[in-house]
Amino acid sequence: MSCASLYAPELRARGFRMTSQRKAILHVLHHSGDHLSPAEIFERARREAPGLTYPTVYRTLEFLAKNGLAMPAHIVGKKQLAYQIVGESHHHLICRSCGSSLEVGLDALEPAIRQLEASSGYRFINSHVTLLGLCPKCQKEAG
Amino acid sequence: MSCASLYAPELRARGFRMTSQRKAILHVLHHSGDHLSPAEIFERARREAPGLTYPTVYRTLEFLAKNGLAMPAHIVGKKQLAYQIVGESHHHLICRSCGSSLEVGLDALEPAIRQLEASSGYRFINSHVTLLGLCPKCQKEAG
DNA sequence: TAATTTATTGCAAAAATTTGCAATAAGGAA
DNA sequence: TTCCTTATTGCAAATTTTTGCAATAAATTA
Repeated sequence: MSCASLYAPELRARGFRMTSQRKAILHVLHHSGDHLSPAEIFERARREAPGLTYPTVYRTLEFLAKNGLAMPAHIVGKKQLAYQIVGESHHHLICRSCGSSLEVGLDALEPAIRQLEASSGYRFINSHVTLLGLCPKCQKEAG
Repeated sequence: MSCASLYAPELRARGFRMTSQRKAILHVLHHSGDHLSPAEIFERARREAPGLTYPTVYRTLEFLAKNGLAMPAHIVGKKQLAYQIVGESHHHLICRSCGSSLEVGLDALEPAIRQLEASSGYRFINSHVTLLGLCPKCQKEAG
């Protein structure tokens, strides 16, 4: 039984279908856990779903994002938009000069989000935070 | 004197040049204050810099992002990456079903960022937060 | 001001992403 | 299981974004 079956009931309940292409893409995202570009996702998912095409990859990623199963992130310095499975919130601190990045915890955000759910009426809020700064090394080089 | 001259010294100090194209694009971003797509930026900036081309728009936006003058944001539901001048941090709460969005304050984040500057050694940290949820209307429709 | 250096631009072509539409296949009903 | 409905896919073409390179022009020096 594939890990994708974890997601199937949620999709079906909303009237969507679990296809071999979606299974393959979810499988790749789920097991990587990291940010992956559409090209990386295409290459890996194609092993399980041979006929897979690029339009399907792009459409599936947008679909997963709309349904809260994946999160898109524009990583400064990389050209392509990258996607990541939604699990725990991952927050990134990125150097805008050299592009090096650091995974950071922002537990401070959690209470604020709960409060926001209460005040805004929105629910199931996922957060994606990108922090841009200058890393110590690049501060020195910049003088 | 154009608003772009506000940014010129900072660029020159780092060995970059203030060109008519950059002036035009900064002017557009500065006065809009909002997220704009490359196409919108191209159209508006072209009025002031007639020879402006698309490659220049894309390169300039990436350049501004790398240098902390603009922030890119992938707005779910929109196809294109959008850019916004860096001023106060703007944070967005977006409905992943209908795409409607809300500007939210996250002052709660500020202390955490200051603390992060201290612990990580990174400096000049700008934040960009995207929160995805379901708006009240779409919660009803989803049952 | 004129000359020099090189960051930046425009052009043309390449690559990535999106779209329309007919064909396919998932999931429910018979 | 077989049939039916329609969400989803693949294909081909359109559009958007990126890249290489020669030409241009910003800023510094003489």
